[in-house]
Parts: sequence; C-alpha cells; structure tokens
Amino acid sequence: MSDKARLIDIARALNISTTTVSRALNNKSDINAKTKEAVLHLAKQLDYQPNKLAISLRKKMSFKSIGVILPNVGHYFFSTVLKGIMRNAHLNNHLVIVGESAESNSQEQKLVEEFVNYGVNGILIAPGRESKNEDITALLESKRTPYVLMDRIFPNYTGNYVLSDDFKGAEIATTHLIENGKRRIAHIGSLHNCSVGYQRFSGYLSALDNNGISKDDSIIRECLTTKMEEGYKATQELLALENPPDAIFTVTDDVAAGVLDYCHRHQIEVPKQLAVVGYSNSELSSIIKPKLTTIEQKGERMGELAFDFFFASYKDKETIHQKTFESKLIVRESSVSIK
Amino acid sequence: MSDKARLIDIARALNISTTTVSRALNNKSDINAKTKEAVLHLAKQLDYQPNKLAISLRKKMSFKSIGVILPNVGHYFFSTVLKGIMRNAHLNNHLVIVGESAESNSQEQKLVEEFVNYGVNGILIAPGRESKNEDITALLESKRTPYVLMDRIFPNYTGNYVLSDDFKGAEIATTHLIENGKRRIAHIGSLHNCSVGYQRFSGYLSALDNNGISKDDSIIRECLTTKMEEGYKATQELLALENPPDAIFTVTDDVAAGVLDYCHRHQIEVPKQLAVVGYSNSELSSIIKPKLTTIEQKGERMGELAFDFFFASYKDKETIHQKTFESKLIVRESSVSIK
DNA sequence: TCTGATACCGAAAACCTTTACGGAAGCAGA
DNA sequence: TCTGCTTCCGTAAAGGTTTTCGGTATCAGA
Repeated sequence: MSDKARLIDIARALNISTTTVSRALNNKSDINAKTKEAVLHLAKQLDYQPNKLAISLRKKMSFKSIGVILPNVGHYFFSTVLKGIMRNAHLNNHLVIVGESAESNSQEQKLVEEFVNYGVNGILIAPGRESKNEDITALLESKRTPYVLMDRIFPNYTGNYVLSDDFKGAEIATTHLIENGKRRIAHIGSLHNCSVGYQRFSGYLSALDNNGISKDDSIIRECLTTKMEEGYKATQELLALENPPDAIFTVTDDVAAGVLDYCHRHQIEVPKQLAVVGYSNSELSSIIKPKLTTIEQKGERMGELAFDFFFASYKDKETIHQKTFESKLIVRESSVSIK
Repeated sequence: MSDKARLIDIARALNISTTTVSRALNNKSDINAKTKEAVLHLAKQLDYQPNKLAISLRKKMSFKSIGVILPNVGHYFFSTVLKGIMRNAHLNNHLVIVGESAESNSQEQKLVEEFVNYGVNGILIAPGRESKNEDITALLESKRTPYVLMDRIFPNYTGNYVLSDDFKGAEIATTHLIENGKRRIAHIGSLHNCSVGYQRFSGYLSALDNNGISKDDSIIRECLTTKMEEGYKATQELLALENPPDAIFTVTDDVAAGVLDYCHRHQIEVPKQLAVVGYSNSELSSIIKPKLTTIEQKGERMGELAFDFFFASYKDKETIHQKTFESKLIVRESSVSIK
C-alpha cells in the first residue's frame, strides 16, 4: 500500500510472471480463470493503476499536444479563440490541453511550467493583465518550447504572435463617431492595465488628434473590470458633468452594454443624444437594443492562425511569425440614426 | 531520415554513447564543446525529437488527466461548465484535455477513442444531439474508463451524471406564465432532437396539464438550431395565427432573444401583449431589453461536480453518482409588468 | 507408446531515455 | 615516479509495461 503498485509487485505476491499479470489485467486469452481472478482481486486490493507512460512507450504511441493558457475561458472572445485553436489542432492530430490563468501572474507561470514539464509540443498563451514578459517568455525560451502569444503582447516582444490591431480599431471607431457629427467623445476603458486597453485608448486619442479635437481628461474614465456595471457607473458620472459627452467609445461591448442600460433607464436617446461604440462584436452586440456598433474581432480565425504559427515554428524555429488582424467596423444602431 | 531518429541513431553515427548524446542535448556539464556541437548539429539534421514518453517514464513523472468533450466550446453554458471542471481539475492536479464534438456523433466517438487511447484517467462528456447511448458508453465501459455525463443523458442510462432538471425548470417557467394570467402559451423548442429539448417540452406540457390547459399543436414550434433567427421566424408565424399566443416559453435564451427582437420591431408590448420566458440565464438575459425572465442553469457548479464525481468514481468504481440540479426561476421584465 | 492438440505460463526483448558510477587520459605539483 | 585533480566519456541499470517466442503439462486418440 505504501508506494504505487507495479505489475511486478502483483506478480511476486502471486508467484507468477508479469506477463501473466498483464494478460489477466488486459483480459487476453491464454490464462486460467482462477489465476486471472486472483490477479484482479489483488490488483484491486493494491489499487493498482497501470503506468500510462510505460504503456504508451511500449506500444510505440506518440502524442502531440499543445497547451493553451487563457485568462478566462468563459469569456466570449477567448472561447472563440479556443474554438479556432481546437479546429486546427485536431486537424493536425494534436491534443489540446487548456488552463485558465484567471488573469493571475503566478497561476500563469504555474501553468507554463506544468505544461512544459508535461512535455507539450508548444504553448499558445493569451497573457493576463498582470503578466510580465520576462516571467513567461524566459521560461519558455529556456525550455526550448515553441510558443505563440495571442491577443496581448509585451512591449519589447519580438517572437511569434497573433493579435488584432486594437490601436487602429479604436481609431476607426472614434473616427466613425466624429464623422457622424460627434465632437465630444468620451472613453471608458482600462487605460493602464493591459496592452489591449492601452492600445484602444491610444487609438482613441489618435483619432481625436487627427481631427483636431483636443483630449479632455474629464471625459476619460478608467474601469478595471470591463464589466457592464462599470459602464453604467461611468456613464452616470459622465452625463452628470457640466459639459457632458455626445458620444462614448468603450473598451468592450460589455462596458457599452452598461452605457446603453443607463441610457435606457434614463430616457437618453441613443444615438441622437449619445452615440455609443463598443469593441469585440460579441454576441450581445447584435442582441442589445439598440444594436451596438462595434469593432469586429475574429477570435476563431486568430485561434486557427495561432496554431498554424506554432506548427510552422515547430518545424523551423528560426523564422518568426507575426500577424496583426485588421479591425473592421460594424455599424449598427447605437452610433448612427437609421436612414 | 526515414523513421523517427533516436538517441542511439545519433550515438552510432558519431561513434559515441547515448549517454554523451543525452548530455549534449540537455546541455549538461561533463562534455567536450566539440562533441556537443557535433551532436547538436546532427540532431538538427536528423530532426531529432526526444521521446516524451521515455523521458517522463525515466524521470518517474506521472500525469493525471481528464478528457472533456463538449458540443460547442463557444457556447456560453458549455464554456462555464468547462470553467467549473477546470477549477476542480487543477485543484486536484489533473490536466484538462478538451475536444469539441460539434454535435457530431462520429466526431464524438473519435474523441472518446482518442482520449481513451491516450490514457486519460476519465472522461467528462456532454453528449451532442446526435449521440446515442450505445456508441459512447459501450466504448467507455469496455475501456474501463470512468466517465460522467453532463447536461444531457440517455434514455436508459444508469451511470454517473450531472444535469439540470430541465423538466421541472420548464414546468416552473410555464407555470409562472400561467400564474401571471397567461392562458395561451406557445412553445418554441427542439422537441425531438435532444433529451434537453424534450425534457423542457415535457415540462411545458406538464404545466399546461396541471392547470387544465389543453395542448395546442398549432402554437408549438420546432426549431433546430436554437439560434436567435429561429425564434424570430417562429414568432412571426405564431403571431400571424388567428388565435395567437399571449406568451411564449422558449427552449433557450437565444431563441427568446429572437422573440423579443420580433416584438421590438413590430411594436408588440412585452410582457403585456406577449410574455416571454427563456432558458439558461445566459449573459444576454440581463442585457437584453426587456430583461429576460429565464431559468437559471448553474454551469460552473455543474462542471465542478462533474469532476468531483469522476474523482470519486475513480477511487470507487462501484458506487455511482448522480445529481440533478434544481432549476430556479429568475423573474425579470419580459414576463411580468414592473409593479 | 507415440502424436498432436490444447491450455497455461515465463524469459527476455523491446520501447527510449536518464543517471549513478566508474574509468581513462592528461596534466600539475611534489 | 607518484599523487591528485580535472575533463571527458561509457557501461549498465532503471523506469513499467507489452509482446514474441517458446516451453511444459495434460489429455485424447491412434
């Protein structure tokens, strides 16, 4: 009972060979019913668990696998990324092992370490807000495990990645508002926390600049969780200003949903009084009333490509693969009045 | 180049021992720089890939893992189930390998086979619409792999499962409508395709029966995809009837979203003219206008328990574990007028 | 008594790698 | 010359299982 029982432990106890034990356990022919029963009995008693590694080794199996680390599997965008990854992984006979970092740095490192130790052929990771370049990539480099960053990226990172052009997406979104006559455009976002939030904020600023609108800090709100409630609260504050905004660009569709919720409850006409543009083209954006203008993010396609990049760099570690997906504006009801 | 290169192939070619090759590859000390370089060079040339199995075996590592098979990872409910599974799996040091069946029977079987061959310690599966009891469970039984069914279940199934009480949930939902004065209640659902849909349909019928309302086939609509568009179309048809319904209970929140969309576009007052109740308490239900009355489904909790059941049955295969989660009504705006 | 079939079992190789241990060679210092 | 240290390398065992090949025993039939 002490340590893990092996085939030979059973064999010795019963004075038979490991061959026979193996035969009994895998109910093959060429074995006496009594012997078999004895083996089965003892195996259960010793809580015998076959060693998968040994079996696979002997059977000449080989398994290719990739580890996927996501901040939040329940999040719509990431779940579509996962979907894309899985499609191409299965097409190429790779198992997909998934871990959730919950945006935590330590959890992320633990997963990377675990996956590497396990021996995955590669790692596809969407870094959490907290995570730092050195912590993650250094470990991966040292273990010589190919990896691809997804969605978020580190400042001086030069390796493989797939991401969407958040800067340009935000620029397009904001410009869209300006082109529709809005001049006082607020932003609710996560400015400093993660690269994605920062990129969108920067794109927003760029669009203002391009159109000769000066930045006004009073209508720029930081939100930490990018949830609906934050959008609601921020809108409340923004509309209470002496000089309230006539449009809001939010870092996320969820936040935009909060904005729209506030407007709905307080009879604020969207888009006439307040135009709203979100980000992600998540499911809710076409369900919410009014339907949300937003920026499309091709999660599934990104996942597919992330796998392809890993696969390519698996064969040729020298060349690096990088792709920034263009961002597309999807105009719905929340930003322009129906003609 | 023919077959997979091994340590000994490199060793023989260079007239050295496998020990030295191993040393070179894992850059240990005790090795001459020239030798090391030669090994590295040849290894690259032969495209040497170390055998993970052999390494792990030798290093006495052991990995516990579970395979999770879901019809659709991108679906909100399933992604929360996955979240729950992963939490408890990581807590108990199990890797989580995920596969998507896309509701396809063959894909499901392929995944089961793959996972079993791989040697997962257990399988957690949410069967797709198509899947049949025999196909799946027989295989699992034969391989002696513990498994637990999630969300959906087979007619004469007697093994481990976690699911939500769809029958009672639908009954509660329908009764709620009746209690609020509705008498002509339609149903849009997937009646025959999957157990879940059938259960909800049955619960709906039961509630009608309990309240002395006779079933009317003309206001029962079958939808195949449970997507928003189906809800929209079905509503259009239902409301065009001579004797249109005054309430609709849908199999899914998504379908309900379609109903609400139709109402919104055609100025039908919800809930006054038409009350709506969905199913799942998905994210959209609290975002949509009017907010959707629905039945709560605790995906995350279900996932957690599914893992726990597997874990328990791993140690004791005799006793079976079954849990049906109670269904809770969440009343929002779509079914009762705000008081 | 011999032949052949059948039922059961075991020795050893194979799967591929790492590692404990020891050995040889070279060189410096005494 | 001897001792001791360093540098490099190899032998063999170990990790746990499956499988090939063959062996013994028993019994029926001739």
